[in-house]
Amino acid sequence: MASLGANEATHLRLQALTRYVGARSGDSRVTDNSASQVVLVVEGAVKLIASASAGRTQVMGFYFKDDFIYVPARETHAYNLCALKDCELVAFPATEFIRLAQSDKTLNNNFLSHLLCALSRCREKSLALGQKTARERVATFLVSMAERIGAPFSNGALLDLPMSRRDIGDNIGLTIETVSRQMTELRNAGLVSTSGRSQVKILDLAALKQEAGHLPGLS
Amino acid sequence: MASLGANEATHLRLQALTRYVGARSGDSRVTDNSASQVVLVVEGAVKLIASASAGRTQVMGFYFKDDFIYVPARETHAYNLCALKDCELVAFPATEFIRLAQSDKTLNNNFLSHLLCALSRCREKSLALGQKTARERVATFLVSMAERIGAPFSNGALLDLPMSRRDIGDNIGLTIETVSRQMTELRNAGLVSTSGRSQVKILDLAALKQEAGHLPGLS
DNA sequence: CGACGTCATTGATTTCGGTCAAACCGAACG
DNA sequence: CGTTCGGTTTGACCGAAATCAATGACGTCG
Repeated sequence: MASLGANEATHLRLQALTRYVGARSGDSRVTDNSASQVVLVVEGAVKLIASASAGRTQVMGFYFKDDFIYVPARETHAYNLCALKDCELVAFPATEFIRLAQSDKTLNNNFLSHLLCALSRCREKSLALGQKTARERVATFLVSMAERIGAPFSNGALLDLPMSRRDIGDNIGLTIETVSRQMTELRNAGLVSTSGRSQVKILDLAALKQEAGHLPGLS
Repeated sequence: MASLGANEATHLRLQALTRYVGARSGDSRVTDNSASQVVLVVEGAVKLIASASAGRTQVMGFYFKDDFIYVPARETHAYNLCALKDCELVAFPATEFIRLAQSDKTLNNNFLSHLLCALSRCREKSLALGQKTARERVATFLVSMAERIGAPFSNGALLDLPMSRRDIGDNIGLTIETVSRQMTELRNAGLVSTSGRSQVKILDLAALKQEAGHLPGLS
């Protein structure tokens, strides 16, 4: 829990709240959803899914080592965490976590900057889902993953994606077939190469960002 | 600024940071976007828009009296506030606002709960944009507006929408034509009635929620 | 009051991505 | 090493929403 940056006293009180959760790959319903939770990924990778009625699911996001996740209690839609690989997670009831953060500036700041980051990412996703074409969405997804879990490589990145095509599709609002087709097109365009189900090599990150509809310049 | 709930000392320091912004209806670029801003709507209504390349814009959200808005600095996409009617706004540089919030619990809590609310709404929007049909999106939009600015009415609500059909379309990822058609269908189905461009009467909120794809029960 | 301009509605047609279906691949197993 | 099974890719076709094109309504300003 070093990543929480909490001081000694806070650390002890956090431990008292902690629900350690070990999850095996594919586990769903990792956390209680009758109350909002704050979850920290110690090791592994998870997806946060939201369910509309009719069994349709949207993958709200993917989370990796050291990521915070705010998992709200069920309201108009139900949220659940689901492990993409074997995981080590730490969960706190949100209300108590927040109360505790009030007395620890570092913890509070960590939580705040996480929330700002989560909000930014969620807005980027909204923009993608509302305005972007399939091609742009897949490119956007790959750029985002490259920035988060990619290993630098030449003028691109190496990716080992822990999620299935279905997860990707549910994340960017496309079907697995469309994701697959767009990946093929990106491969044909020489922007990426793939090997096996999960290995993706981004050959030209700048061009991929262009394809993703990012504003030119900066970053 | 009573809504900030800040104590006396904080209040004074906030005033020192404050950039009062009066905006006329239709004004764009209300805030500086070279640095992140925290904006409070004192009076009026604004939209937060994000621009992808190629001039496409997504309305990230609508904000009304007493709403907080976190407006990030330009990165992969550019964000801007735009007034829907004559407004009175108060803007703070985000970094200084956050620093100040560290020493005032009430302010910090207000900001925190605002962020959690914004994140929830943004996730709901992602779900809508990623999974829902045009019909469901329009219904979802109306339900959301009813909850935020609707006047209770029978078993429904009365709405006076300050935004255009284009704004609505850009918000829920549809064209104005599709929004219009769906409104017509909802009217034909007896769920709403309209008069003029902006008056909407929701006749059966429960049925509209059903139409919106909300989970049954609760709320 | 009337004419103009903007915004909204309605209709015809196109298109992108979804659906359905078949072939293909790769990892785990005997 | 071959089989099997889930996940992926590819192809043919379909449909919901976008686009294109008029028409219609509202508000506002002379």
